[in-house]
Amino acid sequence: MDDLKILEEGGLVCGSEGLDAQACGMVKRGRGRPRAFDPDAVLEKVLELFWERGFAATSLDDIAAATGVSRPSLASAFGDKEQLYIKSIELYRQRINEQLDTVLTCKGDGCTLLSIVRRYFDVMIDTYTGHSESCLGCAFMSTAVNEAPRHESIMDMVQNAIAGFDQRFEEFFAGAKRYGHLRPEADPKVLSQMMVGLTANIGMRARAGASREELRQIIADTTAYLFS
Amino acid sequence: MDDLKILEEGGLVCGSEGLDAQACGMVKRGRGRPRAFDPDAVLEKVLELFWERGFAATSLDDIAAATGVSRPSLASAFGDKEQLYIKSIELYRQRINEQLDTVLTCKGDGCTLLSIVRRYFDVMIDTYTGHSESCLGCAFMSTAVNEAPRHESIMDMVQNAIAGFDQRFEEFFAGAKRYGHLRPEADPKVLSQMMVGLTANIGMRARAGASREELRQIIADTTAYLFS
DNA sequence: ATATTTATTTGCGAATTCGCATAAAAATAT
DNA sequence: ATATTTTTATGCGAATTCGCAAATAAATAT
Repeated sequence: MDDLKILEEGGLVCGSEGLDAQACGMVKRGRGRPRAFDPDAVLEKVLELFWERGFAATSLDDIAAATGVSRPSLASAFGDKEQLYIKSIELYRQRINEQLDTVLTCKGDGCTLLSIVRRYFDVMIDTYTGHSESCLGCAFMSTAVNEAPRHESIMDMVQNAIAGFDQRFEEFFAGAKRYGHLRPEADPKVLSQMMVGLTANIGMRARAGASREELRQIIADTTAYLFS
Repeated sequence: MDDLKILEEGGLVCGSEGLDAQACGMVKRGRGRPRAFDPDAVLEKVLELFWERGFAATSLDDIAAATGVSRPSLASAFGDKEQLYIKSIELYRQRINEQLDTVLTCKGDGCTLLSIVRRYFDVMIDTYTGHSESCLGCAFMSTAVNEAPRHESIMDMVQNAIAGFDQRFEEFFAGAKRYGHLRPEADPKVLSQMMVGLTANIGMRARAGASREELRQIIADTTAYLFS
């Protein structure tokens, strides 16, 4: 009684925002009463809450209040609290991955290794300092990693995500090395660890209230040292 | 009705472990009934719990059960949950600072910059992978930083601690530079950020289940790259 | 001995928190 | 129109969680 919403999962969901069924075209709606909310929009809001307050400190009542969706509806759409958390963090992960793809790809030839790396950190700093009132930092490092040891499913997700980031960075530097943008003695694995380290550093500091400028300064100095 | 236990705070507390008042020598005990527990030992256990589970996911009942001290006694000795948390984390901070002092001080002349840095990371890796069942990581990064945005007192403590660590590393590298152990173009501030970054990196990975060996490998590679 | 002081024990009370169960509502199928 | 299906709304119940207050216990001071 849980995995029968295949048609909507893929995308192209009819939100409740003015669009009625007809306008949505191809979407063959199933039998019963239609959702009164857009799952993606709700998940967005859920991520926001978990990101700000962490997993344990965010109650389903908080979420229900903030989204306007009742607890039972949340449960039937997303499962229990842990599953809801994981789905919202997967959204975060997915977004970061997309940004990584965009940013670590050299299009045009004005881009040096240093400029690409800095573009990456610009994006991360924006993400970490966000538009929220409170200090955000990294939703992974600050909330998911914290909970991982006590929740197997979160642990799996976190390990998976870390491995994914490692791989992405390693591929990036391996590519850079192939094209001669890197000193031959430089090891992609090592540089990848440096990137993760710097990212973790600013993520932590952002959640501890550091300003954009402070973070940018740290990144300017450290990346200059590492990549020029 | 809170700060009247000056005599005990300094140290030299008569625990409940067999030692009776007489054996304790100089400790002039105040008027009322003596404590049945050793506050330092309790705080140690409290730190362990908060470290493993995080602030929000650890209840005072958990703590009372694990320490054998009732909730009201905990409250009268340490204040409310937030104060208790801060006191336990201050214990953690203090311990790390002591280890930092020990490890970043060059005694004897067999020590290169690289060897000192590696000794530091050996200690941190031991701390982060601990002797506990669960994956620990860094109590600061993983639990305190997570809670900081929603608790002013925790935020203050975290900012203070970060500033302290920064300063210590900077002084260390400034000293190393003065004595010619560092290339003249190397900036103590930058190297300090690198250290914090690497520390954050292994702290995160440790809580996500990375093994000692994995962490040691990362540190071996990255410190070789940075400091040799 | 008695009073005073401080800690501990016990237990209440109010608020949260979460899963679940039941009834009402809104769509489609026949 | 009626039945079927799915979602929503409402609310209960059990367990947690935390602060607090009253009664008891163990020490010292006089």
